[in-house]
Amino acid sequence: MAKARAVRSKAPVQVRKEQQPKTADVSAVKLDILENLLSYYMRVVSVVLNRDYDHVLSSVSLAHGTGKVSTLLMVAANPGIRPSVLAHYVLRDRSAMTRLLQQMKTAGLIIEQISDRERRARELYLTAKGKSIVDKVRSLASQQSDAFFGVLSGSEQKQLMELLKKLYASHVHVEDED
Amino acid sequence: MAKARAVRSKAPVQVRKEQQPKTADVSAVKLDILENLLSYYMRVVSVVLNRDYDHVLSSVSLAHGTGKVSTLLMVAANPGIRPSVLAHYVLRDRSAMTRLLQQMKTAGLIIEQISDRERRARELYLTAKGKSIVDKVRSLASQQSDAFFGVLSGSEQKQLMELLKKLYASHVHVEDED
DNA sequence: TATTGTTATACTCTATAACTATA
DNA sequence: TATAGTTATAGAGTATAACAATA
Repeated sequence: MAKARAVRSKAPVQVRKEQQPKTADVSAVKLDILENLLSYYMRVVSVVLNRDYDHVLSSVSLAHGTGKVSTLLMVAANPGIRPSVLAHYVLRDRSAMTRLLQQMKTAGLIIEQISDRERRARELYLTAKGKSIVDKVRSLASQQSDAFFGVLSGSEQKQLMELLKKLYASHVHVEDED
Repeated sequence: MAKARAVRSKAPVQVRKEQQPKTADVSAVKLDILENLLSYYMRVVSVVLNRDYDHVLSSVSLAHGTGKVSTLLMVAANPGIRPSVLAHYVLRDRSAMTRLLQQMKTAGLIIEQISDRERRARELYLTAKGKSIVDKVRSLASQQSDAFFGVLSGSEQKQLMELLKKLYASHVHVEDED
């Protein structure tokens, strides 16, 4: 990182400055139907959220995507959890999960051992090093989320949480019927 | 695509089946602090939204990310718009924008011509082929969004839109002061 | 034969830097 | 010298398919 960016609780991260053209007007652009498309706002806000998240988490080398932090926290909360169960929650397939776990093993955060009862399976545990950063990761992740959504009032945040949980329940962790 | 997936308006897309482990229980997993973290739900819902979006849009070969559809629609609505202005809205840097535009030029959807007044700049326009798919793209994008967020009531969707627009205004298109 | 996990490939996105052409 | 756009590279994510070990 070339420039150290001071913590700015008011405006966590924006579009990078360099992206703004200097010789063209950016303000008078029509968004076509995107203007009123929920999916558009959802995606764009999410992109910015993820970038901010990566910046904040880079200090514990768990940046780049949601998977690493979720993995660390879920292994912490569920010692012995298996890669395929993790994959289900982290929304990856097993092969992507393998690569992610490989990185975390290389980083010395996680160890695995072969399950006694299911010798195909692996049980995942945090190493001492892994355990030592859990608290910091929890705190960074919470702070980042609070700061990012801090532009909303408390009741608005609660509303948003309810709406997102509803979407989550119907699109992510549906118990499929067939 | 191996299996043709029938259009299911009730449940657009879920975690792929194969991801669900067969010999391990997925239900009793603790999410640690993720359970109450807005950023977690935001990101996860967004991932599922994007996958569904890609599936739906693959029929017009504009799948893989939000950029192509946004680009098509914004060039349609703003003929002569420049790459750097587009990049600002699509949240990419100029080099990523170049590659995206290259694909769309190769696909015959967009042409560019050098600006008269600013010979460094390019002006973007839709080709006839580009214009011919705009309506379909609008309709697919709208339908996908409506279906995905259709699990929410009308007033909930309105709430969500307001909340997302507020986040968008403060994190994405802030006019920076310094 | 089915499942768990691994490896490999191809494509996309991100971030960065170096480059050109214009201003 | 600064800006618009291009090209190239390295790292990570996604999606597949083929594979080994175990059930």
